[in-house]
Amino acid sequence: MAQYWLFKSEPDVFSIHDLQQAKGKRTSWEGIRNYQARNFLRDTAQVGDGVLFYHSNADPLAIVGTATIVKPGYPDHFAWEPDHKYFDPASTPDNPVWFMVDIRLTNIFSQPVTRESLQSEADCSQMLLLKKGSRLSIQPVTETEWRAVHRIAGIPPL
DNA sequence: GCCAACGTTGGC
DNA sequence: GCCAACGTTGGC
Repeated sequence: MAQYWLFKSEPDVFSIHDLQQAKGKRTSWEGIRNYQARNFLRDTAQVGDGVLFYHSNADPLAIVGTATIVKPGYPDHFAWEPDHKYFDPASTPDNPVWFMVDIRLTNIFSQPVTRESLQSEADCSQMLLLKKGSRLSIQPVTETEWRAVHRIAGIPPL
């Protein structure tokens, strides 16, 4: 059964428009350096899972579209490159610490689903995203929340 | 730019 | 194994 996720990204670093312009509208999701998020990517995320693409540290703060997981968890090889910003000497090819997935753009919402609109949506009241101090950049989302976001966006859920 | 909430680090 | 110090995230 498909699961649903929310991925945070700072649009100044990588926006949904960057994803749209990427080859095959597809990208690897490297640089996750939090163990809880790592575990989701390594152990739980499956090909075909839905991803809500959220712009953090942005104006507006919003879910701006959706993507699909097209490659399940595999070692984040950027951690092995000494000159890379995601280098981590604790991770080696023999014993990788960090993992990533690949995603492909599904669609860009014509109307972004703002954080403000999520805050006034009863079905989204439990979203981790809306909890104060929540910094987890890979979050599980319930089917109810997935549907509610699509309802606000005015498009049918996949 | 501020700062609360976290996660990590490292001395003990 | 505790916990203070520190660095980061990210909304406001």
